[in-house]
Amino acid sequence: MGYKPSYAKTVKRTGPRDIALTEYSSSILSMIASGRARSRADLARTLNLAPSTITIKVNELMEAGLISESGSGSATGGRRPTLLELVPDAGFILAADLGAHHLWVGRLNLSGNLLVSEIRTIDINDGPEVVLPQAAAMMRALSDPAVDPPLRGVGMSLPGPVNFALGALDSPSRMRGWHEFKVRNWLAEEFGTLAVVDNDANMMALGEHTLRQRESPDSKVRQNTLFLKAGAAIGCGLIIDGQVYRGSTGAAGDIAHVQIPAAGDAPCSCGNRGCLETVASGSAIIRDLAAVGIDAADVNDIVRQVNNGDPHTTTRVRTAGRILGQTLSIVVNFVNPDVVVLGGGLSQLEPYVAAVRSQLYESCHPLATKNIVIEASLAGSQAGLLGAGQLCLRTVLAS
Amino acid sequence: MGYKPSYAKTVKRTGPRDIALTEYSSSILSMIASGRARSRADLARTLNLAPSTITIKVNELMEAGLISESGSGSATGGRRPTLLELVPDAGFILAADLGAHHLWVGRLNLSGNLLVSEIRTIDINDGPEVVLPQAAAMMRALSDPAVDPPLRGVGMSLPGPVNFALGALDSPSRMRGWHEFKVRNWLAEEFGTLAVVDNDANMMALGEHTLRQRESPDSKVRQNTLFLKAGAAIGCGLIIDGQVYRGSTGAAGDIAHVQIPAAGDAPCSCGNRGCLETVASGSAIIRDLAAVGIDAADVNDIVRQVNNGDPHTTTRVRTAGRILGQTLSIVVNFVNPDVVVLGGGLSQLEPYVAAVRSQLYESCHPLATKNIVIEASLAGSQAGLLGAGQLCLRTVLAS
DNA sequence: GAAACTAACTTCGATTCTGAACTAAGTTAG
DNA sequence: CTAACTTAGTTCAGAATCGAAGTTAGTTTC
Repeated sequence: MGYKPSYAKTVKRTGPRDIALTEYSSSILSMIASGRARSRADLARTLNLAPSTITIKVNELMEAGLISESGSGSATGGRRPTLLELVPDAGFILAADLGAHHLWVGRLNLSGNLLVSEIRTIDINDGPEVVLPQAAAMMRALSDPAVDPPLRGVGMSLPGPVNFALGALDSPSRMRGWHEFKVRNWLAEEFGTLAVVDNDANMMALGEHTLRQRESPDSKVRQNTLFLKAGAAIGCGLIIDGQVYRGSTGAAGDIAHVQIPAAGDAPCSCGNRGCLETVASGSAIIRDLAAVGIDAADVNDIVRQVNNGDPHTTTRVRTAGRILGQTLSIVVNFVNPDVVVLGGGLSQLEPYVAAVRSQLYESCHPLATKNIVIEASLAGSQAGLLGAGQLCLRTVLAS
Repeated sequence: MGYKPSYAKTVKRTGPRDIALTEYSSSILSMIASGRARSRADLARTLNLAPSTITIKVNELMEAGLISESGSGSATGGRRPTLLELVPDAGFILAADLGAHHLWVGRLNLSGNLLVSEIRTIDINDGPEVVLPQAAAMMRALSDPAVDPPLRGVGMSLPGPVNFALGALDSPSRMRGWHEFKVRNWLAEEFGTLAVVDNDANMMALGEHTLRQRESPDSKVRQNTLFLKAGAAIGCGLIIDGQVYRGSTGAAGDIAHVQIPAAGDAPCSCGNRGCLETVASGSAIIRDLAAVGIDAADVNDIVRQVNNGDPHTTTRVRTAGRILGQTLSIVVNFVNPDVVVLGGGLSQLEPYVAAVRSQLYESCHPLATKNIVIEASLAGSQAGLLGAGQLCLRTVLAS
C-alpha cells in the first residue's frame, strides 16, 4: 500500500463534469458562495494568492461549468471588477429548519439563494423515527430529480444542543427520543449525499451573517457576529472570523440557562431553577400574561398584542428585553463583537429590540460598544433555513 | 511605479546572516518557538505541507543557523522524530511586565525561555515619560551588546485596556498621563527594533498557554484557554485556536466591570458602581478587611494571612472566589474553553481556587464542564513576562 | 527474534504557483 | 479633454511545492 498523505491537496471531483480541481479551487468556490469575494481581485486578496494564480483557477472553474461571470461591479478609482457567481444550475441544496412545533424545508441553489420553501406543523416529541421521514418527504417534494440539477447536500437546523462532531443532539430537554440519534448520518443515508446538522442558533447566526456579508460592500471588517435568538426559547450563536464558533465541546453560545437574580427560583425546562430563560423568553412572557388573565398561545400572539398596543403585554416584553440585555452585556463585553443581531419571534417587536439595545449601551464598557451595530435580524424567520443551506454549501464546496 | 504585490510571500531577511527565506520559513520558526511543532513530521502536519517541503525548508533554516536538531523524541510505534529547536544564540528578546507598583523586566532567548529577570517598585502614575526610561534602562542592564547576540524585539505588558493596533493604552483608570501614549512606538524607537505591547491579562494568558502547550504532549487539542487574572484588580485574557483573541475593538475579555447584585452600588475605579471588581478583587478584600480592623497592605498580605490560617480573611477570600465564579460561569458557558486558568496573586490561595472551581461546576451547563480543566496558573508570577516575550517572539518570527 | 507494521525523513521528477511586466479600463484633477 | 493615477486582470518564464517511492529506525506480534 502506499503512503497516504494527510496533507493531500489535490482533489478529484467526480460527477457530471469529471474534472480535476486543485486545493484552491474549493476555497474559491467557498469564497464566492459565501460572498466573501466577488471578483478575481477580491479572491486574490482574500485567499492571499497571486492574481495570476486566480486567473488560472477561475478559468478552470469556468471551463468546468461551476462558476460564471455576471456583469461588472462598481469601480473604486480604477478598472471595474468582473463579478463572478456560482452557476446556479450546477447543483442544489436542501435545507430544513426543525422547531418544537414546525418543520420548514427549502431548496437553495449553489449561490445560497432560497428558491422554494414549505412549512408544516409537527410535534418534535413524536421522535426522529416519525419526524425525519416527514422532513425527507417534504424535501423530496421540492425537487424533481428528472428535471433538477444534482443534489449536492442536505442541511438541517435542530432546536437543541448539538454535538457537531457526532451529528446528533446531546441531551436536549423536552425532545423525547432525540438524544444521540444520529440525524446527520440518517440524512446522509436517506439522500445518499453529504449532510450537516447544527443547533438552530448557530444556523441562524450563519444565515444572518452571510446575508449581511452580501448586502454591504464594506463587510470585510464585520466578521464577528453575535446572534441572539429570542423566541419561545432563547439561544445564541457566535460567528468569529466568518466561521461558526463552537468551542471545545460544541456547547459554545449557551446563555439561556444562566442563573439571574430576577428569576428567583422559577423552574426551567433544563431542570434547573432561576435561569434567564424563565424570565426573558417568549414562554416566560406567555406564562406571566396567563397569570394576570391575558391569553397568548404562542409568540405570534405576543407580537399581535404588542402591535395592537396592549399596554400590559408591551410592558412585559420591554422588561424581558431589559433583563436579557443585562446578561447579554456580560457576553458582549467579553466577546466584543462588531454586530449583535436579534432574531427569533420577539425580535419583530421594536420595544423588545429597543430595550435590549439601550440596556447594552448602558451596561457595556464604552470600548465594547464604540462601533457596535445592534439590530433586528434582516433574514427574519428565514435565517435558520438560509444558515442550514449555507453551512451545507460551505461543507459541500470545501470537500 | 511598479506593481507592489500585497500577496507577496517571499521575505528577504537582512541581518547578521543575509539569507533569503520563503514564506513558510517564518511559519516554521513560529511553530517551533511556540511549541506547536517539535519535529519535521510535526511541522508537516501542523502547517499542512508536504514532508518533502519541510525537509527543504528545515535544511535552509539550519544552514542559516536559525534552528538546530536537539536529540530525538519518543517514538509512537515507528521511527522516533528528530526534535528541532531555535538556536538560542541567534538573538534575544527583552520583555517587561508593568504593573501599578512594579516593573519587572527580563531577557529571553529565541526559544522563549526566560534567562534573567529583575524587578523594582515604581509608581505608574509618574507617567510614561518617567516610567518608560526606567524600564528601558533596566532592560539594557540585562544585556551586554558586546557579548550578546542581536536584540530581535521588545515586548511589554501594560496594566490597562490596550488599543493593540495603536500600541497604546485606551482610557486607563488611575494611570495619569498614559492615555493614548504610544508605548509601542516609543519602545521601537528607543531600541531600534520591533516592539509589541498588550494588556496584562492577554499577555499572561499567552504565557500560560505556551507553557502548557510545551509541558503536555497531547496539547494539540487544548487550544482554547481562558485566563483569569485575580490580583489587586481583575482581568481576563482569551486564547482561541492558540492565538490571543482581541475582538473587534480590542476590548475583548473584559469581565471586571460587569454589574453584579452582590456589589450593591459600591463605587469602582472605572467610575461606575456595583462592578464585580468592587467585590471579588484583591483591593475589595483589603478594603473589607480594613473595615473590620484587619490590616492588609496588598495582595501578598492577604496571601500571608490565609496561609497563617486567619479565619476572617480566609472566609472573605472564599466569598470572593464564589462570586467571581458566578460571573465567570456565564463566560465559560458561552465560550466553552478547554482550560480555565486562574492567575494573579489570589490564585496562590487554594481556598480561592477551590471556591471558583466549585462555583463553576455548579453554575455551568454540564456540556461546558464535561472535559474542562480548572487550575491555578503554572507560570505563576512569571506569566506576564513569559507572555510578553512570547508575543514578541511570534511577531518577530512572523515578520 | 524474525516478520509485519508503523512512523520519520529524504530524493527527485512533475506540477503548481508566483512575480514582474504588461494590457485593459476605469477615476480624478486641472 | 488630457495627463496622471488607480484598480482589474493576463502572460509566461522561473521558482516553490508536491507526491510517489524509497530509506531509516523504531514498535508490536507471535
